[in-house]
Amino acid sequence: MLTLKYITENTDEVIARLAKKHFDGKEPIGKVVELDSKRKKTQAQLDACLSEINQLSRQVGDLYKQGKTEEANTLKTKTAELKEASKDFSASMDAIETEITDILLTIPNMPNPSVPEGVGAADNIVERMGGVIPEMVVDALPHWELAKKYDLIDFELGVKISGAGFPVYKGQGARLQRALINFFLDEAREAGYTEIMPPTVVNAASGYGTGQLPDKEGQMYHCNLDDLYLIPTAEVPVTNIYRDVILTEQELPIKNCAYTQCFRREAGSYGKDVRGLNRLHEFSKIEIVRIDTPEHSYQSLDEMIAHVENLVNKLELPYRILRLCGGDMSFTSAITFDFEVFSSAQKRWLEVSSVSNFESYQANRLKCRYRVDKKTALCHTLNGSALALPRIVAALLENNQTLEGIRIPKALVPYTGFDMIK
RNA sequence: GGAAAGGUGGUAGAGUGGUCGAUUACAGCGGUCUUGAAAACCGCCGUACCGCAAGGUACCGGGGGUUCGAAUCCCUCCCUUUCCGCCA
Repeated sequence: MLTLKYITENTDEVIARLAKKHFDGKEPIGKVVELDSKRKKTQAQLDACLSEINQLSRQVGDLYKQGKTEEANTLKTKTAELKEASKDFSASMDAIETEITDILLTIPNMPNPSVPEGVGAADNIVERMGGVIPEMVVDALPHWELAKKYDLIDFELGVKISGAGFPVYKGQGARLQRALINFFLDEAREAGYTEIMPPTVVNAASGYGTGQLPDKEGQMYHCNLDDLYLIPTAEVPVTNIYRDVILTEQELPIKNCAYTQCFRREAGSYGKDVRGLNRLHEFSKIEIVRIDTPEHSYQSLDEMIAHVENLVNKLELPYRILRLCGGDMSFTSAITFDFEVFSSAQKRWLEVSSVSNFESYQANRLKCRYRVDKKTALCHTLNGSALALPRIVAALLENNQTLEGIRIPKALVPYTGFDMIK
């Protein structure tokens, strides 16, 4: 969430910038500013009250020590009404603070000035494109047909074991998964990321820390008995490492990567877009996460984009990078770049990565800070997929199909141990 | 699942009703000394809110209670550790 201080000190600017996200901030922000001044007044009264009680208590103690019991008893009665008053003040203080937090949670992050105007996917800007869209053989098959033809992925078997959206990878299909995971992790390590293997089940506090809760509660699988959530992305456990942590400037930027299975309920999204590997309930993803200073975070973002671009290049996939417009960005993001690869048989662009800078929005919830001089300041947090497997696999299968089989890109062959799927 | 112990500042670890936001040690930072380093010695060394400032307030796992006054007593919830059982 945005910080109270920034909102009260830059009220008009905040409202203006939020407009790009099509969020009308006038009312909630006006309310927050009003509540904040109320909060300050109330605290002053509360503090004065408590201060007096503390003083009286000290006097009572002294009097007892001196054996002046009667005087002490008289003083005691004085504190009774002060205590009543302090209870009232502290109750309204709690109420005000709760109200402020509740409103703050409904206010999205402000887009960076370089985010384009727009309402939806059609308004995103293509930053650049790369790779070559291949000539397709006649009767090119979509990946779900190829998966069946070469016995790589069994969707029906997944339905039997778990349900729709939980495919079973087999033989060369399974080995391709493992190869991609290792390839992505090795690339990340070479780029200076520390590999993390986090839990894939997290508590509610972690869900709140990165912002999945309370907003997207319905999108996560929840284990009722233990009140734990299956992670929708490694971002959750890996970023929460730094919840309630004060870092030193020398430790920044922190660069972590992690491979995990990701679990998403995807409630309400059915139809042709979910065919095959296009949208799953469980999938593999390698995530890169960075924690940085505000001064350096945009350079970090550029490096992350370059890292992902390098990956799709090495996989020889045709891709494009989109600068998301204000209307298409997530609630918590300040700026987002999506990577899409072209899946030549489906003739569709598939999103395979989303790289975002959250600036201090997420860090404020996490209370992830670093020390500057003698004070503390909020860090910037960033993350990006590098990469999510299913749609990469979809594009690899479709784009590289030949009459002899499916060709494996050179960079991947050392990992798969085969250069053709037959 | 059964039993026990315990949750205090970066870490270790004191503190059982009254200048305790908290002894001390280690780590860290600054300095003296040294050609440099080590050692020794001196100083600093939690977070947040309110306030122009002086200063005030809160926080010793969370919440509630007793009391003039609570890290310290009571209730409750959560968590961790150890032992036993089960098990990859």
